[in-house]
Amino acid sequence: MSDSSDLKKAGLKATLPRLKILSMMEEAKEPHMSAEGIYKSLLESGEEVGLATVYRVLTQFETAGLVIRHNFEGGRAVFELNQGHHHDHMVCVECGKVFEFFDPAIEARQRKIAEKSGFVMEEHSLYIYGTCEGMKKNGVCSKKAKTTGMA
Amino acid sequence: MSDSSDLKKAGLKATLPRLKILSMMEEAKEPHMSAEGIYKSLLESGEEVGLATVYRVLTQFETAGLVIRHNFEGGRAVFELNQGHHHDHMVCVECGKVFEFFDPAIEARQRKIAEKSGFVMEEHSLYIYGTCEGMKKNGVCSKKAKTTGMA
DNA sequence: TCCAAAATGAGAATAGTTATCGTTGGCCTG
DNA sequence: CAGGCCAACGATAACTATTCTCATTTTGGA
Repeated sequence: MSDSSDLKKAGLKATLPRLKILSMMEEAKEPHMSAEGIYKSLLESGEEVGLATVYRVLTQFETAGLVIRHNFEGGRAVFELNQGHHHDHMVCVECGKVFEFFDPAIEARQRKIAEKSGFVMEEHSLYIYGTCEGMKKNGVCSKKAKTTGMA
Repeated sequence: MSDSSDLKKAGLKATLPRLKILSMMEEAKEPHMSAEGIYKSLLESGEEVGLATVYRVLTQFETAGLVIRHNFEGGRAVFELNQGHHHDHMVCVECGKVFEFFDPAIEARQRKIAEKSGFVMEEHSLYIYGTCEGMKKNGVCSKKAKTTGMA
């Protein structure tokens, strides 16, 4: 179980649900999880946490800077622990896999563009959507594609 | 009213609702509109088009390449006419205003990054969120804060 | 003009998320 | 270490954006 001082430092009371959610995210193999996914994983581990609480806590974590929320296509939000180092994402539209990358040149250009138009940049989001290597090689990716055969 | 040949060329029957929606988007001063916003604008113009139809038609337009869908933060989707020239967006988190920009260097880097990881890029989305000039100067932007004023 | 196929409109249904509200529990005080 | 305040919790209702269903209407070709 995660240390309660992490929460305290973030200005949040160290409640049981918060600790459970935080440590579950730290231990999960998949770093990008939906609220629903976190909720279900907790249930499977025998941890009783309400779905509303998961949403509430994730929003608090986001505000506190502990996690980062990504709004993927289709209105799905996923969360990942804030590891301190910013990065962007490549998402496979076939299997849903998420790859991370960081490009200093792009970062610099973005700052410059914002600056040039008198914009105070707070954050940015960059997603590259496409099909990952597995798709190219085998016609399918690691997970399952849409079973319909048609794209 | 927009020309029905635009629709025909896109492989879509030239129905009344489609023509109305297309011409409304062409004439609107705000190029980034939500489905709801388009629906309401049509109502105000005395045009009777069902909300479901607006959603359906916008999705068809997107598939046909006539419009581009943007998934902004908070699960809000907005649409804009596809003017042919790709560009990215800066969104003011205070007033909701949307600015467009295009940076060849960023585009090139993205292609390179995808390529390097064996990714076949289909599309990408880049949004810079921040506060626009009006905010810095006057403490408020053109519109009002709080109400996520997206058409 | 006539007809089959496609599109529409109204409203029901769905998914994801947020709000409500009575109950529980963290943690500060003494 | 107990008492109590107030924030946090859980269950569920409500909400928002979008999609689905299906009876009715429209389109475009013969």
